[in-house]
Amino acid sequence: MFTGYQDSVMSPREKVIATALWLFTRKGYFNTSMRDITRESAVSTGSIYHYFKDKEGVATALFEALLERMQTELDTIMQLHESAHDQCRAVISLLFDITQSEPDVMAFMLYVKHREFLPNERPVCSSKPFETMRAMVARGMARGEIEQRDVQAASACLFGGAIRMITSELDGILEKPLHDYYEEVWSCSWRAVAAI
Amino acid sequence: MFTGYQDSVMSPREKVIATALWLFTRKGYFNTSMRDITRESAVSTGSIYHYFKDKEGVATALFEALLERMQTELDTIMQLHESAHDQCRAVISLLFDITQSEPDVMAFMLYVKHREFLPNERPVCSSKPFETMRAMVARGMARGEIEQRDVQAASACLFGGAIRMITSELDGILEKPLHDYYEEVWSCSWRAVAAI
DNA sequence: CACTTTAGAACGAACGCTCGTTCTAGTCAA
DNA sequence: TTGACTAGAACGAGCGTTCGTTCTAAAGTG
Repeated sequence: MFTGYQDSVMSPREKVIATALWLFTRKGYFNTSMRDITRESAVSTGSIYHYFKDKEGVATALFEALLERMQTELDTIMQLHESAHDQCRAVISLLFDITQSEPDVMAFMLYVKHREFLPNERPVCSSKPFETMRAMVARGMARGEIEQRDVQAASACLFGGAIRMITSELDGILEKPLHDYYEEVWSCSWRAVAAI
Repeated sequence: MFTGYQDSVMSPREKVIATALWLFTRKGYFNTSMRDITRESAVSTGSIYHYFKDKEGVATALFEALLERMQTELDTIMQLHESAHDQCRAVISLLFDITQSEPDVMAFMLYVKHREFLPNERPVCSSKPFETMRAMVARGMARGEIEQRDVQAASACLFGGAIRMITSELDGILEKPLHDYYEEVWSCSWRAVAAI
């Protein structure tokens, strides 16, 4: 039973979105009914349809909120670190952090098959945050930190290992806490693309 | 409209499974109705329920068929190649091949969120084929080809880049054919984990 | 051979239920 | 009083599944 997000300071709209995140990641979009959302959020059917066009509208709002939040964090990282090396390292650290402290957020971003219920959204990996990550890699190449290569391929190799570890963690098949693998994964990933 | 698998030599059971693969990857499990499967496979509702317990039973049979097929191919690779290096290289080549020639197969294996409609199946990455891939990595460490590391982390880094490229291809965001990235991805991936 | 019996494959209309959504009535703040 | 918000009963479409029936072909029998 979901209780964590029924904070009285939250607006009905926020309550619905937080509940949707909880339910969608736990049971999946199609196994979650509007009645489930009504019950767990303590917001009535009528109110939900006052704030959102339909069920898909709830999912879209949730998706956009998470993308925007992620983009904000990436922007901060870009300001804080100068080298592409440090930027990319910080990104993986961020992703690991979120996976541990808010697994639902990570699961919804990486793991949920959005196209099945959001036919109008572009796939996650062509969203702004993923583009930003590729831009970091491209900048690393321009600065001579990363070997000249196809940006798409280099990005896949640099972040692919970490993302794989994250989905393993979300599947619950890791023995140790995710952060215990951080240095190991980072050193592998960087070695994969580093110049010379 | 789906016509490719209505081969008259196929048994009704095979027709249903082939149609399910086609529809599930194209529209998703929950957006595919039993009527859709009936129509596209030209097998009647009654017959489908004669061969399969229920809709989930169709999905389970499909999933098991694909896992078994993948395992057979991995076994062949293990016999053909001696070094872990050659084995892993061949695995990535195989995955790229399947992605290009039978994208549905790859999409269903890697991309579809099985747990949403197969609550009794373990996640893909703890299935036998994925275990076999980790065993290859472990063997590479024992032989001194791959640096001593946590096997889980090394496997993620070695195959993560390729898998990321495959999902990019399935999302249709690659400019060139997937195979054009093969050597680049492999050299990055191997560098990530190779001994010294 | 011819006829009957039988097992189970194939069929698809019909059922019951759950879902997303709508609608009307009511509440509350300004 | 008005307009934004809340409430939850009611609706109709569409779903997975069932079930009574028909079809097919092999086995049994004389």
